[in-house]
Amino acid sequence: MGRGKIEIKRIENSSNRQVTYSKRRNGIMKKAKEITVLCDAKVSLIIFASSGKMHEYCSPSTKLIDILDQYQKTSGKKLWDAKHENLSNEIDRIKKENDSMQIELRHLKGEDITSLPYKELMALEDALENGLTCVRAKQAKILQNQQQLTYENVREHMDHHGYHRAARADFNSQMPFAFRVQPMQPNLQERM
Amino acid sequence: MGRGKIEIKRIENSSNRQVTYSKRRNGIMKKAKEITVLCDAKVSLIIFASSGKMHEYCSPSTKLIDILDQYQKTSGKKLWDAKHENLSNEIDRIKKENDSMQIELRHLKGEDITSLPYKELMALEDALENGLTCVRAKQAKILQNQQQLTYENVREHMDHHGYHRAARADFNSQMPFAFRVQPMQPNLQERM
DNA sequence: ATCTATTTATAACG
DNA sequence: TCGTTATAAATAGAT
Repeated sequence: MGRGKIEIKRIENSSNRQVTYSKRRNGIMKKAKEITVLCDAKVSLIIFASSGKMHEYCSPSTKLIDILDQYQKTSGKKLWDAKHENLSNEIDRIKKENDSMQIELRHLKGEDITSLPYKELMALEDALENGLTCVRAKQAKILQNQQQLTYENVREHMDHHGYHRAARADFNSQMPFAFRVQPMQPNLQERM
Repeated sequence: MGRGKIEIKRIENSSNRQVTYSKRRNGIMKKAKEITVLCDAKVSLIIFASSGKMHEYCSPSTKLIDILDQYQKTSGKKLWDAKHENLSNEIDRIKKENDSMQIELRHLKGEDITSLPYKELMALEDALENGLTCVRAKQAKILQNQQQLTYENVREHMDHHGYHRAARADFNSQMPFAFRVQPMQPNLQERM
């Protein structure tokens, strides 16, 4: 119904497709309204363009939810029950994932290992040793960096009689006391 | 579009109304299919005749439930009740729990620790050391128990010329080779 | 967006 | 419900 007949297949030209979409969308909406009025039917029409934009028609003095309710009753197809089931299944799936992680965590912490076979204890030991190695390497790196920073601060103080209180305080607040680098002269701060 | 023009208002003649309903219903269904194909739109169309009879169209390779899901997301209107929302919330909650466990696991394995503050590295180290201690204690206990069992087996053999093959095989299959307790006389088994 | 030639849908009728 | 057909309505392509 136009200047030329068209085949019913995807319109490849995106701009034509867009134009046709909006024309036909209006057309189908109008038809939906008309059948509602002429034949007092109840209609729900939901259209999504490929862009994701939505248009909707629902016959007046009716709620979509009512139509869907009636849909479930009439067709016997479950809508929210199915949805409900899907959600429940997902919860089950995630909970299982959760449990196995929980167990793995416990094992790594040395809990609940009474019934583990020797082989798995060995694997655990390897994992723990590996983790420990990584963590200690990282600790060493931080200490080394901060030592260097502190020496630079001290040297700077010696040279210019300046002192970077703030940077030093930040560092020490993260450090266990035993590792704190003390000023070379104990009462330096008071004397400034 | 017919022999005569009609007003868009309820058709009072019930038989005419019925005929028009069925013709227009077919028409609108056809239109729905066409816009689906031509413009790759997603369409859900549900029609109830005043008689209660239902007809439905849903674009192929799509489920009504998916369209309704998208409807909810796009329009912000809620179609299902608090029950589902609760389930969704639970999923979110569990997923978060999941994520934090995942992170903890990674950390214990020495992964993703680059940005951790020193304090947390210390805590990690403690946890790993503790785990290691537990695991090694358990390993030692197993070894010790099995050593004892094997000695008992050997002694039993010495005493009664009996040999508990099954128990010993079970134990060795779990053990790394280096830890296996060899029979005191190398060719004991062959000689039995 | 608007126009219009043409196709398509359908009202009325059998 | 089905087929026919005159006519209204929708719309493809162009502007």
